[in-house]
Order: sequence, then structure tokens, then C-alpha cells
Amino acid sequence: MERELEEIFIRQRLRLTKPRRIIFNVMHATDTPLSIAAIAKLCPSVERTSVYRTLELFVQLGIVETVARGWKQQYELASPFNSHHHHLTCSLCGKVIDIYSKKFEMLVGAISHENQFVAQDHTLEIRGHCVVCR
Amino acid sequence: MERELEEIFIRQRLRLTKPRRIIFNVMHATDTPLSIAAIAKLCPSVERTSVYRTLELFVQLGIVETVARGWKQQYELASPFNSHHHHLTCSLCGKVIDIYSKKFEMLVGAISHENQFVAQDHTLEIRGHCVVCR
DNA sequence: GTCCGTGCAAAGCGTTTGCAGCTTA
DNA sequence: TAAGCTGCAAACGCTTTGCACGGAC
Repeated sequence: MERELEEIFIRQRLRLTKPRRIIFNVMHATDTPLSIAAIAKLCPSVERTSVYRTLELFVQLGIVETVARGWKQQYELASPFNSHHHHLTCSLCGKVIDIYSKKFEMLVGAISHENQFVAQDHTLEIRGHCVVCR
Repeated sequence: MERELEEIFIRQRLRLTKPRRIIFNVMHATDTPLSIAAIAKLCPSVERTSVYRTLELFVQLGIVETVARGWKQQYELASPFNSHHHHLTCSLCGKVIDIYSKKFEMLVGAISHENQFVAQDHTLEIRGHCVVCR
């Protein structure tokens, strides 16, 4: 996993510094969308400024992607560090279930095609009440 | 259209003031997701503070809903002022196409059901290149 | 006439920028 | 060794809060 990260940085002639490794590892370990504030809190040794700059870079490199959860933007590892999926979020307890749906992915392709679009990327977020809270 | 808005305010015992009408009309006329800054610019007679407060209220009342477009949050009229749909956005020219897909809506229901969720709400955003930019 | 909502001013905070020094390749 | 990256400090701009006046009902 970290091998692939290193390759990306070598390919782009960028430096895989300590703060960048730390943020990547935290996101990988948490495995759930995180806000900037949450990432900063989980990486106390990294200056807040660097969290912003690193996330911006990671998004550019396609290492992380943004997720709109409720009101705020959050960040999560993208493929190939995290297989492509979407979220089902319980609006009462905050529980998040990952969705992997071949049907949905195909439908996105079909919809794009119908509108003569070449799809690059997409997001799906479903909010509701989970079986426990219901 | 404005009739329904008035009804909501009467029902909730709230006041349908000038700024609230202005913001509603601008969003209705524009018919595309807008950022807070854009709404403020389109409503120069309304104090910026009131734009924030009005949008917050509209979201609570279900009159508008938030859309995550790219990096930023945007706002758009919700049903019954705007029929339920999703977006296909060109990442090059910014063009937005509204998507109405019965198949997709049914799929959301099915996915929720499979996970024992009661779905309340969902969003779908597709980004890509439109036929012109391609 | 009542009290909710607005506008204005100021505080609050998350985010961005500039720069010197350190770290990575 | 050279340049990219970091941390620190300060600036910046969006958002929130408090309060007195004005407008909707």
C-alpha cells in the first residue's frame, strides 16, 4: 500500500516527507471520511498549515477525494488505496456503511453516455435511519 | 409557486419578509446551484448576514437543499419548488445538466433496503467532460 | 401593538500567504 | 548540494453573534 504511494511521489518528482506519510497513514488507518479538523487532531505533530497543503496536493494527485457528508466537506482515500465505493450514512447515530454496487456504476456510465458526457468521477451519498435507530 | 412558499410560512407562523422573497425569487429564476457568495451578489439589497440566516432557515424548512459541487457547497431549491433531480457537471466549462432517472431512484431504494436502512435523502453528482469540451 | 426579522458593527475562526530554515533525494 | 517542504506568524475573508430599530401580521 505504501509502495504505491512512494511510486506516485517518485513519478511526480515530489518528496514523500514525514508529514505526508503521517497524514496518509492516519487516513488509511481510520478508513472513514474525515474533516480537516479531525485529520489535524489525529496528526498533532503536523502543523495545521501543512495539513491543508498536503490534502490539496493529495486531491490533485488523486490520492484522496472529497466527500460531502451533511453540511461539511470531508476527505477520504481514493482508489487504488481504497476500493471505489459510496456511503450510506445514518443521520441519527452517524454510522457509515460502504456501498459497492456494480449496477450503480453501470448506471452512471449509461446516464453519462445518454448525455454525451465522458464521466471522470462521481459521488453518491444516501442518508437515512439505520436498523438500530429506526 | 410563490403560493406554496407563502403557505409554508403561514403554517410555520413565520414572516415572509422582503429579503426572504428576494432570495427565493433569485434562486427560482436562476435554476442552478448557487454559492452563498453568488446569492449575495445577486441580491445586493439584502444584507450578507441575512443571506446566511435565510439560507439556514430555508434548509431547515426544506425549501432549499445543499449540493456539493466540486470543492464548495452550493444551494438549490428543493421540491416542491424544483423537481427531484441530480447533476452532471462538466469539469472544463462548468455546464450543468439535470438528471432525472427513475432507474437510479429505484436503485437507491433497493440499496437502502438491502442494508436495512430507511432512506431519507440522497445525492448523486457526476463530473466529466461535455460533448463540446471533449 | 407586538415581536420577529433585518441591518449594522464587531468578534470569531477556519484558511491562506510569506518567508527563513530544515529535510529529502 | 540544491530545491522542495515545513513550521511559524501574520494576514485574510467568510461566517457568526449581539443589539437596537423597523416591518409583517
